[in-house]
Amino acid sequence: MYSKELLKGTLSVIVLNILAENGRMYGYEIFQKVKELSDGKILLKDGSLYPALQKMKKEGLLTCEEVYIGKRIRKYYLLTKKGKEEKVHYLEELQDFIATISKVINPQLKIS
Amino acid sequence: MYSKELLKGTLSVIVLNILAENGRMYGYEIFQKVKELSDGKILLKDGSLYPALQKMKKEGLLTCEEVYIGKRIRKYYLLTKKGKEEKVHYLEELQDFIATISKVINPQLKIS
DNA sequence: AAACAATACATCATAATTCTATGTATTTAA
DNA sequence: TTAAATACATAGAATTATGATGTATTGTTT
Repeated sequence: MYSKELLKGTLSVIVLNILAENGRMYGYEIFQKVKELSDGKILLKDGSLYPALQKMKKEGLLTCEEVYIGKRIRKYYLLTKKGKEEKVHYLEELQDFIATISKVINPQLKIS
Repeated sequence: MYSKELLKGTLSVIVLNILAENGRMYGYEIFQKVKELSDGKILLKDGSLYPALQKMKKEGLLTCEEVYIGKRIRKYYLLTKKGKEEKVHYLEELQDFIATISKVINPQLKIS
């Protein structure tokens, strides 16, 4: 697993992009999708994911639909308009950051 | 500037790689080099950099040579053997992380 | 039937890291 | 002579994810 700190600042971007790709999803489903796409390398903790979803809902990035599956509740989250807009910003920022840090760390790649 | 959290976990890798490239450097010089290589996008704060250097010294990743320039002190840092080894690990971890998060966030790139 | 794993949510104290603010002091440029 | 740049440092605040813990249902294995 990765140094725990590397993931910091990326949870929101991950959730926004996963939801943008897959439409409405519930927490556990997001956990599984991220696990699958990362080949088991990024395992979101429930102690991180559920509070993050709540926070993003409060910020108006997500809305929530509660559905009962038998006796068990599921909270489906989906992007709001604001969430879709912010997703673009977050993604650009992350990609820019990755490009920049690559330049800082691999200056030998100056040539290409 | 980037969301402050994105940089988390990357400070050590940055310092290790900058020192590996440039040999011995002092704090302010590292700040300038990172600023230059990142086109002003990554501005290490002295409140982050100096404590980080001290911590890495404590961990045995760096050694320090104090030099007086006139009346002003300069603390040159350089990689230890352990620092050189850890640099490789840190770098691999970061590159793996970047590759993984790119996969999670850009699943449309499945094809290539 | 019982036991265990997986599903599905949640909260809270803790840890880890960086930032802001603040401080000191020298050197260089305007 | 005044401001900016150089060069270090510390301490409290902020942010965020983790670990521990809790509840409860559903599916699988023995």
